[in-house]
Amino acid sequence: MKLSTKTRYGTRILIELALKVNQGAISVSKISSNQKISVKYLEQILRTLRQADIVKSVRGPKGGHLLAKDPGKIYLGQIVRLFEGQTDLVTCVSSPENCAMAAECLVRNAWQDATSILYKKLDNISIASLIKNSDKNNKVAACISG
Amino acid sequence: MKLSTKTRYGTRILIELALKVNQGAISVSKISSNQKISVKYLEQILRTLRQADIVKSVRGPKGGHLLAKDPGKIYLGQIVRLFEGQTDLVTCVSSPENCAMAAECLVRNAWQDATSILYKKLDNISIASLIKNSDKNNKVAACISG
DNA sequence: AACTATGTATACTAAATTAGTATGATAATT
DNA sequence: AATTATCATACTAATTTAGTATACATAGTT
Repeated sequence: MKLSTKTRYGTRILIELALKVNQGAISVSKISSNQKISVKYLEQILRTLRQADIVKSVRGPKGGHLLAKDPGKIYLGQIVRLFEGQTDLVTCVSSPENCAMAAECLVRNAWQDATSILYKKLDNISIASLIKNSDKNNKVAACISG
Repeated sequence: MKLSTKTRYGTRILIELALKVNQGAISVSKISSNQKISVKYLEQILRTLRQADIVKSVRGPKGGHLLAKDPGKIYLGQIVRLFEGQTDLVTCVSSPENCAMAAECLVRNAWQDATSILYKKLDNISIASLIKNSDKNNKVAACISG
């Protein structure tokens, strides 16, 4: 029940890109040193984000990554689904023949309800709103810099 | 983001015990064959449930396990917390010195909000309510029998 | 055209977690 | 005392997550 590093790193990356939205493409190596994430691992995460059209990339010298959409339209729900994969929980509901124990399915229905409430909340929190909150609390400068 | 087998098995066990609440102690071997869970693994799960005072046990011949409390007062939230351990998510909020990146903490605050919504829901679903729903839908008999 | 700084893709390895097994004890009933 | 059950700990196996390595593609610069 805890978030994977990919989800957490992915979110941090998006926050960094959102803060630097008017600085053009940000290189992987810069993000790597700012976020203390290895270049190669970062590339994997960025690829996932790019394939989901959350981020776009520019190749060659002076290349890098930038947001593909308004940070007000990127929601934690999307990021979590992207990296955690919600499908596992659904299979039992959509295809009950996999479920030897109907009693367990009942619990899964309940779990499903709870999950949808969780995602409803996450789908309401945008990257932009996180940044706005950080402005209020003076929390950004010390961390994402460079 | 998916539930461990211990959480799922634990819930199934509690449902079985709730359904047989007037049949005295149910032996591990019976639960094992009904639920298709190995005796030894089951014992671990039952020990956790017993230490949390959700279940009580009777030793010796004719011994077994029974609910230690009203199935209407056993909630999924408690079971999930017991087996998943929610603490990991909280440490960063309660002790910010562990958190090198304040930006991530911001996200964790948001995650925390979402988590509390999830548990609020789970804390509202009792074992008794699951059984009531199963009665309505004729879902029990085929699965938890014997 | 060659060079170099960048991103892209896949395959592999290591660490951590989860799931399950094995062994041996303890307690209570008959 | 024998039997039938739970209790506790240690170990092993499988899976997942996290991270590394290698090779390649692209675009700008000289």
